[in-house]
Amino acid sequence: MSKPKEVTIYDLARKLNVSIATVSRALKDDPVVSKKTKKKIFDLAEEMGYRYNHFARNLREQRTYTIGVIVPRLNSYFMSTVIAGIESVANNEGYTLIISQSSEDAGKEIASAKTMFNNRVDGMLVSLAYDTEEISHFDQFIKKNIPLIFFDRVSDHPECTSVLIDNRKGAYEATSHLIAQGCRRIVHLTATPKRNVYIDRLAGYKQALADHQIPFDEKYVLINNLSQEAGTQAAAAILQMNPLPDAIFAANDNCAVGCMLTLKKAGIRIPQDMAFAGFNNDPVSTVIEPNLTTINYPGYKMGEMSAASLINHLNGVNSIDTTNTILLRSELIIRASSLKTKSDSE
Amino acid sequence: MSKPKEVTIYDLARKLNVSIATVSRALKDDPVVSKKTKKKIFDLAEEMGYRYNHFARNLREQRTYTIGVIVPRLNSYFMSTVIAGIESVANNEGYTLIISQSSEDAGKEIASAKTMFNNRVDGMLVSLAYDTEEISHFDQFIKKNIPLIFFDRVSDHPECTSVLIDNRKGAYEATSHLIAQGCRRIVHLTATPKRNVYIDRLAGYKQALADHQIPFDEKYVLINNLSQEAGTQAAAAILQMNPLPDAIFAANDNCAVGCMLTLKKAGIRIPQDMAFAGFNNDPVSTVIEPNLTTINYPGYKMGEMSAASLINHLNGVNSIDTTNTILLRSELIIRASSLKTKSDSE
DNA sequence: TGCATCAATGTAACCGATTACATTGTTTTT
DNA sequence: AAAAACAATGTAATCGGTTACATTGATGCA
Repeated sequence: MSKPKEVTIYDLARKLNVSIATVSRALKDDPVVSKKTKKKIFDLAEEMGYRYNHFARNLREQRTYTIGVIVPRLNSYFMSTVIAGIESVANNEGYTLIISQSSEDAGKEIASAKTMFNNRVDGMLVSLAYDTEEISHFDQFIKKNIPLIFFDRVSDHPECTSVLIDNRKGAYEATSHLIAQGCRRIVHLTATPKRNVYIDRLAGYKQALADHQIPFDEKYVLINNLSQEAGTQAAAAILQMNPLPDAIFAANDNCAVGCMLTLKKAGIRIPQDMAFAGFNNDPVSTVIEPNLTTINYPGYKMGEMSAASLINHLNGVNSIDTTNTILLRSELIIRASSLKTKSDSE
Repeated sequence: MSKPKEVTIYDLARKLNVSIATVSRALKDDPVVSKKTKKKIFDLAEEMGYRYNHFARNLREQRTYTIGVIVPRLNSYFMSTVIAGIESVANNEGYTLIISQSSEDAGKEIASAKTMFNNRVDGMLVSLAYDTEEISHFDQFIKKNIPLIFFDRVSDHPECTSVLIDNRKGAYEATSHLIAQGCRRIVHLTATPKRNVYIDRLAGYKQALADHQIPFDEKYVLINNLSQEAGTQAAAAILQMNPLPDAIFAANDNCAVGCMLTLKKAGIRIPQDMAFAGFNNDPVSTVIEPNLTTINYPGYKMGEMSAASLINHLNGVNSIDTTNTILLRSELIIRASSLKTKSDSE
């Protein structure tokens, strides 16, 4: 009773006096089956409440129609937007997702990779954890020819496509903008330089300084985990500097916000005393006062692109091998937190 | 070459001169197999890189070990936290998730339900969209004895367990707190009264008014979609009121924040002119100035509880039928936005 | 009329597990 | 010593599709 038996192609075949092969072909709209037969079969399937059994197909085809997704965290605005993009494409194409979060921990990332491997995903979409040092845990996929695409937090692997933005350029623009506002002592808040996004943003920052004849000072680079809490702690360190910096460029908005709040409490006026820029265009950037200047980049689209190029590859439509990197556009959004010139702080 | 053949229990059995039945039993640690044989089998499986094939099992067992999850949106802090909780339990128990978002649209919710049904999920976890009027699209699950659990945005269905907080109590506490601060003209921002959460929060609001001999005024209830943008628009409406209200209680933090920002720009002092309370304890509530008083409730735990009770039911451990509602604890967090008495607005 | 061609359908092996039931060999009981 | 009980393992059917290859009957063409 708890298992009312399912209708199968055998049941349909029996009722219509045709073979299961014909039913199977009809259901996938194979042109070799006559229109008349197809219609009979479709109608009966509908009537009897037939449900396709993916497992039988997967078992036979040796595919799972499943994509593994590993992200650092689910509960960030950016990541959940990316996932929404992935989901829409995958759903449309009949793929199922297994989503897992590493919580920024290499160990969990390794464990997740193993789980996904054992679940026989057809392909992988990965954004790396903060502290992942090496990526040999993905070799098992490469060896089995399971395509792997990195997005946002990527790793330069010869076999893998990456979907990301030009982080260096974004950081360059943000820093240049701060310089254009008259800032010279610019602190950069970022995470450990293991991930491309932080390496590149740092490089963009340095490049902007160099191009404007501002000497780079190691002391102005503060490394933390970019949480809001870490921003608070960074603020304390910043207040110890002498002279005080005149701008802060944080590698994400959360950290910028934590830092700003604390500095404001300490009596620093923003942007007059210190200008601020972040990265990501998190919704919080329009809540903080003054609103935060930041780099906007398209999470939803990044998810769509990643999923689409993976699935194209799986379907053999479009060889991934030709495109090794997909760059999406990013843009500087200037808000009050960095506008020293006309300081209408809202 | 793109498909290096997989190792199966047949390969293991052949190499060790035992039957596949023994291998199958050994791999699931069946006590009927001798320790010695088990060890041989485990070792060889490891050595040959054997991977368990879920599809063969699922086909045979007529289960999918898959749980369907439908949420209104993925990119809210609360929901992604809930999903993280669901994911941790499901992962642990060997279940896979299919996650889909309705984008607050009943049509998409219906489509998702159909997809999940056709994917033969073993069970469902659902949080309803804003505009879902009736839930007959879930009848197909009930009919097939597929357990269905609602969380947060629930529906009172005799066959389904619900996991949620006492929204009425939360709203009652928030409103009572505002009253205790001396407020009498309290606006309530909420969504259409189709979802329990908004009905109950409104009821709690009314109850608090009644218990303090404050007449309820229909005009003070503003209905919108609770986005930040909607909060902005609500602020405009509020500014037209005469006399101005002296407090705002919003049914979520986002909307509260949008409203606060706009009112502040219009010169309203918070909390002196208007006190504020929200709902959810979204991270944004500690970014807005003054920090937002709100109701905190445990998203991660809600996810864990929902998943655990679904899986227990699937495993026959613990009949869901006995518990029809699981209530989680919520708490009022008082912050500067509502503290009129000692108005140290930070 | 006879043969090639083709459209439509059928046959049966296969994918890799699970498990009821059968079989074997060993130990215990009487 | 024979029977009963039991531990360990084996046999074979089953889950529901896919698809290479085979078959059937109709049509085209010389």
